[in-house]
Amino acid sequence: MIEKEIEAILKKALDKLKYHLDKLEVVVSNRKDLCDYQFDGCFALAKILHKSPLEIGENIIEALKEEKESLDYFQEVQLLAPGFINFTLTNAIINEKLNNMAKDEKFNIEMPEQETIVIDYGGPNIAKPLHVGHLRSAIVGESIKRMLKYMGHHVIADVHLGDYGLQIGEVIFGMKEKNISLEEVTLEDLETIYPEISSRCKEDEELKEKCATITKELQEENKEYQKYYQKIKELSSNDILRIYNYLDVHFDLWEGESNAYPYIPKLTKKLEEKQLLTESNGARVVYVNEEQDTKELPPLLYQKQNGAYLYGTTDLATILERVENYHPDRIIYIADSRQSMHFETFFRAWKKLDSQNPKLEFLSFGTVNGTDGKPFKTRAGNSPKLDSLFKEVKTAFLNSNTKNEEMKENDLDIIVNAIIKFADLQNNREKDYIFDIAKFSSVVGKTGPYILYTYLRIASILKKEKFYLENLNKEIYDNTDRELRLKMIELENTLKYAVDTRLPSVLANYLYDLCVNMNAFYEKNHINTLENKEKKENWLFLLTLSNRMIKSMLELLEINLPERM
RNA sequence: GUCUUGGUAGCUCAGUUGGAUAGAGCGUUAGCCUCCGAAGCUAAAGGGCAUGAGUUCAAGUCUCAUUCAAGACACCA
Repeated sequence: MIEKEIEAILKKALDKLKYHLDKLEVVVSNRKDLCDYQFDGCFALAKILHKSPLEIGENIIEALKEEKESLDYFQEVQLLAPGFINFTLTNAIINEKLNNMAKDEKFNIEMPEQETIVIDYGGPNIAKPLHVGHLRSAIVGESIKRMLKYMGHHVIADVHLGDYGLQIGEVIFGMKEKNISLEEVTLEDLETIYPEISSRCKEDEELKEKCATITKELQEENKEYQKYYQKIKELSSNDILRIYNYLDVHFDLWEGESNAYPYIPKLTKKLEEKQLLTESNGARVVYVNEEQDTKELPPLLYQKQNGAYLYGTTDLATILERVENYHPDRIIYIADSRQSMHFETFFRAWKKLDSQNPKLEFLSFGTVNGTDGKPFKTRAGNSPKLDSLFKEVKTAFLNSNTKNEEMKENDLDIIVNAIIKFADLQNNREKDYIFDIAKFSSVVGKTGPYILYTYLRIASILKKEKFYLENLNKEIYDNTDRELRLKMIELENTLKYAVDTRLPSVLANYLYDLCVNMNAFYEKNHINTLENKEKKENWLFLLTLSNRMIKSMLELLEINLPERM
């Protein structure tokens, strides 16, 4: 990484001066008009050494001149008040970076130490249709999964269905009440039964109790209820699978709460051995408060008064199952930020059982709100189903240009995906955001189609022209060219940051910036009419590489490329 | 009530862990197709980052208070 290399040179200079900094950091310049990379450490040194930052800066610049790599790396090193050291790179070093990137399938990015990671996202409940609230977990999770895989980790994705909780008891009750047989039941039945019974349960304690008993008996493997359960699960998961396929979201495991049940006895035994289970109001709980706590954290509810288990229990038991089957170093959960307290409690409960392994990580995402700032709802009061979202986006895209009607169905679906995903992924994962269908249907500006369009128009140049260059020469030909090349060498740092922070938005925004640079270059320079063969070949080399980058990074954002648009 | 987030241009959002002149898109205004794909490009107007205090050489970024908004707070997930 270029930053690390500059830091190494700087370190040598500082060592000679006997200057020491705990955090020696060179970063991309925020004043591109002044330099390419900057070093702000003079201020920190000034404090330690009780000298002025400018004096220190001058010393550093003098010392840098004596480092022989300086000539290779820096076209200019400048000290600017009040104490910034500004580096402008030589064309040679920029091009060397790009040559190295071009030679490697993964752009010469340094890979971290490999871990085995289980990533748990999606998390739909069976018997409820997928609505817009399920979009983020799927899209964000898939992207994080792909980034981790790209960085060489062994990643196992689990959809982790909510398939053994109270909602199943409610649906079974509803089916029986309405005399809907197992042979005849349809997906539509499930989708109407659940909301009805669920809302009736909120009013009617007795009914709720009945459903809770069914749930408990199901968990105890009541034969009849098991049959219902199997049927509900089959119908529902097929539909969930269909939608995830449309989104190009894929899981290695289709497990759920139900898979954790065989591990509950073992879990109970472990908890009992450590004396972590406590009786409280007829239920069994695990207290998770710690000494240094300033706030009260409710205990993890392990087993209800009626004997049924809850999601805290299955979440713990699932860890046992995963440890046994996959030996993960780390488990990553991706869920709505409203569940953060649940995760805190159950992480603590796990810590009390086994303080070290695997590492548990909760990644929250914000709620999807409507234009009124409240959770997204249709007029009927429900969250809109994902199917209707896809349809709406597709219609909007078709209406945006009459030529679009001639597009292949497959390309249309790719574009619908690009629109939705890029609109979602460019937002910071942790914040709530406003879902505006107008924005999600837009095809101009900072959108998925912009990225696809950039790729395709460059690709159409590359199709017409050939080049035989193995390496870029030492030239950079103009401003748009230089800015593009500098943006390209930022890839490694950006991707690393995106992965470390688990923020696909970092990557999405970088990709957009890269495309802006490519478009500026494209408008200014007309490659096909170029007489200068050397220049032409260098530029074709450059564009081939940048298009490869777009393609790879789009894959990490789970966006595919259409043949044409 | 306690706790957790968040408040950045008219709207929707970035802002790499404290640095030099706060960035985009949409919308508005003015330009650019006899030239590789105008779903594009160029330029202009438009915030001083909810408010107030503090820490620091340096604060949108850290601390505290106030305010507004959303959310969570044991037998749903």
